[in-house]
Amino acid sequence: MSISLEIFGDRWSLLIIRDLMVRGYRTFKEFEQSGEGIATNILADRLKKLKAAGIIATEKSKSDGRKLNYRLTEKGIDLAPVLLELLIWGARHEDTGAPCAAIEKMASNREAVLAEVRRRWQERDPRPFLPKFGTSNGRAG
Amino acid sequence: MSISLEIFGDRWSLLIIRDLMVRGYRTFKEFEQSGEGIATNILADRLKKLKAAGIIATEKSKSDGRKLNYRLTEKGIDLAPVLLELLIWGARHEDTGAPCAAIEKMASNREAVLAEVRRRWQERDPRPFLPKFGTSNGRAG
DNA sequence: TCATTTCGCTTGCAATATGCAAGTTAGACT
DNA sequence: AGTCTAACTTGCATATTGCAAGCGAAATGA
Repeated sequence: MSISLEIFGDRWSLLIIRDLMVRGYRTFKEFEQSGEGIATNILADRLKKLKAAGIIATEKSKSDGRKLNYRLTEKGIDLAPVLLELLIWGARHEDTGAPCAAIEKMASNREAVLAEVRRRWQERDPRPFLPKFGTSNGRAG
Repeated sequence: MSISLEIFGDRWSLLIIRDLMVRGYRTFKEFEQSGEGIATNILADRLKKLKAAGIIATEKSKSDGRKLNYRLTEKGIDLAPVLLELLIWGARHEDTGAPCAAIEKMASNREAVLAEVRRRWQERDPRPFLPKFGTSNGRAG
């Protein structure tokens, strides 16, 4: 487990993975403007490290040559259970701004939720699975 | 979720929680000597922050007045599913040194494993639930 | 075509966090 | 009383982070 924490044992990596997984983010710009307030140099660094760890991969956008699309690998999407448990824990124990009832529903439908997340990943379904649960401080979800 | 990562979004906090949860660690000294190589000032800082976040609590040892026993709170033990999923992910995708067969067994017995972990916490069963899966670099498990 | 904008970064630098070694205090142990 | 041990704290060098600005290539607009 400590080797895992060397990969995403920081404040940003798991947020990037979550944004890829359930918010439908694809590009550098989207992460940058996600409201979490990550600095661009750190973002670039984390994307590089996640790629080196085989958790995400890149492909050039066909419609816009400037854009790089980031995407979770299989190894990356396999983090879905971790993220889901973290989401549930946060909703139960922290004031996340997320609607607890909705999260509890997910908690009692774990397998279905995970199956749906994976299905969307496989089919490249671009719709966000979760909204941003916006709070005033913009850090929930 | 990002508020959760402000609490344990670093390399050490989740390891401390894991050591409390499944390795039966109780004291400062035990964490310090766990082989992960955490510096004492950082350890003190993380214990303070985890306590402030309500994830761990302290009580003075009755047998030895110098010792402080650290213990997970209910909020802390509720992180068990997160840790379990992380353990499973690591065993599947990283070279952790943990015996994959044993971990896969846990993966298919999720609820029983979690119930047992919680039971031991409630009953203050001091036996470690997991061994240290020692590898040469001493960072697996 | 040529200026302007957008995208995905990189650079410089100040602030913060981390790691290492040594020191301190209170409570055992002999 | 003297030594030892547990749980920290302190000082300081190094590493990581955050902030603002800049940069090159590709797109967009006139």
